[in-house]
Amino acid sequence: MDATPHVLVVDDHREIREPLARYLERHEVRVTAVESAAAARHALRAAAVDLVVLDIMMPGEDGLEFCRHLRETTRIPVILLTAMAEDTDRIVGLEVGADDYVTKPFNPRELLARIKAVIRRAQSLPPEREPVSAVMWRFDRWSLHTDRRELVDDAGVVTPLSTGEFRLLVALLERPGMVLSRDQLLDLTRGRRAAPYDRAVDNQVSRLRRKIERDPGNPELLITVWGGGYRFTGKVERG
Amino acid sequence: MDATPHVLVVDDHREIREPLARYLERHEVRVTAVESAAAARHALRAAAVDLVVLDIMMPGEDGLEFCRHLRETTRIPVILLTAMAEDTDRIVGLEVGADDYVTKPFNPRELLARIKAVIRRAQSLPPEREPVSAVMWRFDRWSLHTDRRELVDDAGVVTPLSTGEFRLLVALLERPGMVLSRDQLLDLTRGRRAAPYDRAVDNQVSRLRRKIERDPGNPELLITVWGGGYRFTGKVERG
DNA sequence: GCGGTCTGATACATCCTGATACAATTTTCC
DNA sequence: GGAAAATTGTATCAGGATGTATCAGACCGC
Repeated sequence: MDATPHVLVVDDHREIREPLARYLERHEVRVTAVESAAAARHALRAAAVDLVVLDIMMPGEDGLEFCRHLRETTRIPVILLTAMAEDTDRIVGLEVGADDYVTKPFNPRELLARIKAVIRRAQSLPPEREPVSAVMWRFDRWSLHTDRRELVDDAGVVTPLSTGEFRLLVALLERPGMVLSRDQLLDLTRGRRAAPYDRAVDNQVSRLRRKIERDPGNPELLITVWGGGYRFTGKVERG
Repeated sequence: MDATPHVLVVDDHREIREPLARYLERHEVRVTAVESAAAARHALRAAAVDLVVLDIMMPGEDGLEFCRHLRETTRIPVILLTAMAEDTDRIVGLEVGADDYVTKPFNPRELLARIKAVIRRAQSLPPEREPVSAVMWRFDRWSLHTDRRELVDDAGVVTPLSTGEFRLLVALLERPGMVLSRDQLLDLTRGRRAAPYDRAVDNQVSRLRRKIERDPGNPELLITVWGGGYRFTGKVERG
C-alpha cells in the first residue's frame, strides 16, 4: 500500500468499535468501522482494505465463520478480537487462519502495534507462487487481458493501458452498473482518500474514455453520475 | 516436533522464569529455563529447541541482540517478553524478526496459546528453502539452472547471471504475476530495506532486462507497475 | 432563465521510471 | 596481500504518467 493502511474494524459493540476507530485514525490508519459481518462484506466490495480487525463474538454471522470466508476468498490479513483468555485455546485450535489475535480488554496501543506488525509481515513476505490471475474481461468491442494489461479490440488492435487506467478500468469492470464515488475509486485504484477539490479521478476517467469510448465526448460505457461519481454500463463478461 | 514441543525460556528473573516453566510443563510443554543469553546459547547447542521465549530486558547481552543472532543463525521461532506496552512500538520498529511478543505482566494461559500458535505456524510454513539446489526454471525461451546460475536459451546459448541478477530473477520467478514493490524486492534479494531515493532495484531490473528480454526497450517479461514495483508475466515452469 | 455547483478538457507542475555514466564495493586472480 | 576485473550503488537527465489549476460548459434547484 502506497499510502496509509486501511483497516476494517468489525465489532457489534459501538462502545468498542468507535473509540478504537478514533484511536487508530489518530495514528495514521484509515478506518472503516462496521457492526456486522454483512456490513463488512459490503465494505470490502466498496474499498481496498489492507487488514481486518474482527470480533469473533457477534450476533448473526459468526466472526470465525467470516474469518474463514475471508481466508478462502481473499488474502487480506485478519486480527481477531477474543472475548476472554478462556477462548484462546479454542481459537488457536480452530485454526481459522487468523494472522494474530488480541484478547479483550485490549490496550489500543498494543493492537495498533500488532496491526502494523501484521501488515509489515504481509508486505515483506509475499507468499510464493500466487496463482497468476490471467483473467480476461470482455465488454463492448474490447477484450482486457489482465496479465498483459492490454486492451484488444475485435480487429485485434492492441491499446496499452497505463497502471492508473488499468486499475480504474478493473475497479469498474468488477462492479458493473454500480455507482462508484470518486472517493471509492481513489481508494480502489490508489489506496488513498480524496482530498478536497481532488480531481485526479476525473482526469483519469477522461484519459480512459479516450481509449475505450467510440466517441469520448458522448461516453456510452463509462457514464458520469452527476453528483455521485461514475459507473460502468454495458454487458461485462469475465473469462 | 512429533511429540511435545520443547521451549527454551530465557529470563533473568527467577520469580518469572520458574513459575512460567512449571505452568508450561503442566500443559504438555517440555521446558528448559535459563537466566541469560549465554546460558541460552549453551542450551541451544545441547538440545533441539522448537521455540524460544525471550525477555528483552536482561543484564549482559541484550535480548534484542540475542534475538537478532537467533534469526541470523537459525530458524527457531522467538516470542519476546516486553516489559511495558511502551516498548511495543520500539520492538516493532526494530524489526528484530520475532514471531510474536507478549507484554508483562502476562497471562500464562495467553503465552501458552501464543506459543502453540507460533509453533503451528512455523510447522505449516514451507519447511526450508529446499537444499536441493538443482532446480530448473523455464520461461519464455529460457531455462534457468539454479545450480550454475546460468540462463540457457532454446539454442543452447549460455548467458551467465551475476549474483544480484540471479536473486532478482528467482524472486520474480517464485511469484509470477505478482506485483513486488522495490522494498520487497530489495528485502528478497539483499535482505535490506529501501532507503529514500533508493534506485538500486531499478538498476538491477534494467540490467536483467538486457539479458532476458528480446527487446529491453519494450519488456514483455519483467513489467513495470507504475508507482507499484515490478512483476513477472508469462508462463513459468519449475522442474 | 439564474446562480451555484459539478464536470470535461486543457495546460502545466510534479512524481516516477529508464538509461547512462561513473563511483564504490566486492570478487578474482596472481 | 594487492591489483585488475566484475559487480553493485549513486547521481543525473530525459521522457512518460499522474496530480493540480483553471476555465468553460453542463446540470440542478428555484
